[in-house]
Amino acid sequence: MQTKTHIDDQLISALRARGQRVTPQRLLLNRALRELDRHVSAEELQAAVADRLPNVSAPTVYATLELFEELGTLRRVPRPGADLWDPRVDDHHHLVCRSCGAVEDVEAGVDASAAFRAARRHRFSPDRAQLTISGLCRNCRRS
Amino acid sequence: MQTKTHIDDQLISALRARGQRVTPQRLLLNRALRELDRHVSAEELQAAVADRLPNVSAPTVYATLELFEELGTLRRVPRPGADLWDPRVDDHHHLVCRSCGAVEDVEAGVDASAAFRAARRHRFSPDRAQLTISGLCRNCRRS
DNA sequence: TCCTTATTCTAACACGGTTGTTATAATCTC
DNA sequence: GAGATTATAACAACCGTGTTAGAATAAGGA
Repeated sequence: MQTKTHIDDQLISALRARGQRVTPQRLLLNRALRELDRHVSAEELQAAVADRLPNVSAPTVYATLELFEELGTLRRVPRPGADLWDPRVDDHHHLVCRSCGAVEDVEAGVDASAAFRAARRHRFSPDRAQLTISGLCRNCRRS
Repeated sequence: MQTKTHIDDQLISALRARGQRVTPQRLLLNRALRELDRHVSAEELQAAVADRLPNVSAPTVYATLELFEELGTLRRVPRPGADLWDPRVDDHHHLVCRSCGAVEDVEAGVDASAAFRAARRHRFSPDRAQLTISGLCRNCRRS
């Protein structure tokens, strides 16, 4: 388990390296994401930090999430309705329920190397491959 | 190449089989999707049918797209901003540009069977797997 | 041709996210 | 440290996508 300090330090170095500023909002949002450790919407994240730092604005949350995505510490999971954000950036994939929209992680080796080669043949620069399995989650398949 | 009539007939049988009505809007939207034969937004589709049948409303377009998805003749491609709809339902995957949002098809064999088995272990009923490769398209990588 | 009711249209609305603009505060320079 | 510089934050107003409610229309069956 990483310490809170270590989580801060990682972000601080990444920001310094890009000449960007270290702000309480960025540190706090980063900590909250690691603590929650699950898929969250921008709104949920804003609510999660509201008790520690009131009045963190929606534009700040959105901008910071995109910043973290650029830093490579966060993944956007596009979804009809609202996007989710996934603090796990290691190799894993997603089950998306077509009825309720729930997103669940799934571990499975998927060889995407052929797809990466095909992408490059299209003169596209791939940075990651994400398998999305749609279907019905355990709750929705019953109803 | 399928004839226009054949395209209509397929939809008509699918609708009849479900006890649903055959309407000019449904036939026209279906034809327009096959003619365009590329990823389109709901708005683009509405514009494409506007000359042949004016006043086709947004709710009708959205409802019909979801109907076709249920019929299995169309795929939704979730994307930040607006979803796209893909008239190809055979096995293929997508390149999504993280800068401009463009979506491109890519042919590549991807073995998702391990992921399907993993999904079932989660008591999830998978119906399809979709690989999304994010990165920069040929236009955006230059700038 | 009439009846039933699914489907459509119109209008207003909700949500997710973004864009100015001004105010604040993190960092730099001395 | 103190002051200057400039990125970043907050607020408010806005935009686009998609949805809902309800009345009007028309498809399919008797």
